[in-house]
Amino acid sequence: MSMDFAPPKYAQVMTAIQQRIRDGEYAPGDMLPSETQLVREFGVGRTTVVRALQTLAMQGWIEREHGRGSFVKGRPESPAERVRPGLSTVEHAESAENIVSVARVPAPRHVATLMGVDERTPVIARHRVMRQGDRVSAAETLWFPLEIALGTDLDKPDPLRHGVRQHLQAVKHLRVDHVTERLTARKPTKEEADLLGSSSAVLGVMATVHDPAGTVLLVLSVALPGDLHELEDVYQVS
Amino acid sequence: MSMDFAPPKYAQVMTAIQQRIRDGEYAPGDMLPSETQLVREFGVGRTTVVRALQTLAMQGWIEREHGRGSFVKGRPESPAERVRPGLSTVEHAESAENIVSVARVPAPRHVATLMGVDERTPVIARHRVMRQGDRVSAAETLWFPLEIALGTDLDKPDPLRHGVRQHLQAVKHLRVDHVTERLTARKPTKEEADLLGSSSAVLGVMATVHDPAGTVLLVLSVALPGDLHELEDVYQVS
DNA sequence: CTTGCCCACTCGTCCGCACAAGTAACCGAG
DNA sequence: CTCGGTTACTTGTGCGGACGAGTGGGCAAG
Repeated sequence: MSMDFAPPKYAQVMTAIQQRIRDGEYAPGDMLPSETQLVREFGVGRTTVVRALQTLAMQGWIEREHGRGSFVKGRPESPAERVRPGLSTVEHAESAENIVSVARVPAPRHVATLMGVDERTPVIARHRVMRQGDRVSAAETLWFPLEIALGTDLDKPDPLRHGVRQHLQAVKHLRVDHVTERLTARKPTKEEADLLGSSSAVLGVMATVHDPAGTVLLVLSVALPGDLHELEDVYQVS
Repeated sequence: MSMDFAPPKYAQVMTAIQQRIRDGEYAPGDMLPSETQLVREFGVGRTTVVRALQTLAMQGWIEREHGRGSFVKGRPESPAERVRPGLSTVEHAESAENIVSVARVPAPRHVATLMGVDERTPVIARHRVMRQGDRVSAAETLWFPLEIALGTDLDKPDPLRHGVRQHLQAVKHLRVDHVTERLTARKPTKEEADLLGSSSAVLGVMATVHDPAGTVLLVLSVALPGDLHELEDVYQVS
């Protein structure tokens, strides 16, 4: 008995209609069959049809007008995928070659500001590099407040096999909720230049990583050599 | 007869719960009252409560777990606003001080590639600068295929009072639909350095602007001095 | 012709009910 | 003690029915 699960009926109705829109059977501007007709065609209750149509409307596939009908809008609306340097930094699994150093240091001014603590408060600084073949393709520093790092392996120079985010989740049940990222172009610092080799312009990313309550879990800084990295973004214009 | 409209009940339930989340009565992580309890409290049917809760879940206010309950997620959070250098470039109205030069030139290789035409095909190149007080804060070049510029003022050195996007829309009914943007850090070119004054690192933005059918309306390149610009982005983690 | 009403059709909302399925705590058999 | 079943909760899905309200066309009175 394989017991495969059929998706719920309202979802079946949704995907059927989406398919017809994609196929052009229902073209943009067309009126969809009325709820009553769809009830007959799919053999389900009106509750089910209405739920499917209202969900499609919320997702932007169709528009519903009281008293007139439902109309194809035809723009499924792509949610604008984008590369997230801050996110991939906390997702990436570590290996021994990644770790440059891990130390307890006084917080630099900009890090302290982002954490909302006093300058020179002790924090854990975790320096890492990413490699592409022979070249170092990124120099990263992650700063953790002491109370976050407490009880974790974040202050130890051993590689985290499943990435920082997983580690925080598994060890202290801390959930990463959102990331604030600021990006600029600058020259590499002396330390970064030593690691990166090339001394041209770098993309500088500063990010703060928050839990659902807004608490700062960590602050991170990434230097991406400009000759190796392009960040691509596609977006709809209103 | 003032005929005031009462909002639908499911919306009333929604706003009541949203208010309690904002007030902290329901704190992030808390379990909401069960559907049955809410039915009793608000004096409505379960259908109504479920619709309110499912809508709140879709909007990200709460999370619902089958068999366990509904839990406050506590993020009204807007859908990640971000600066779009490519978009603001085609939106911005021009004035006489913005225009550096407008000329018909053979397409550089990278521009030709993005347009999908042969290298050295003639195109219109429109060079502009943006100013912040005394400093030049951005050097922009917009390349237009000849057939796009034909019949417009894009190939004339006069300022466009309503921006490139409006002009294309008004004169040739061309609609900007989406933008593909690629961003990197680099050193300014000689021409850009002359315009920008400072010769440090710049954020280089290359963007292609498309109409709904995917046709390239223009290609643009922007150089933003790293010491003047930060691009900020906030995003939810799944 | 114009006006106003009626009617058929649309979607919007709401109810009560039913059953499925996931969760967690309790409790007794072993 | 551990294991497995029972039970009381939770949410997920689905139905049929009901009434309200907006829309647009037909139609008869004026």
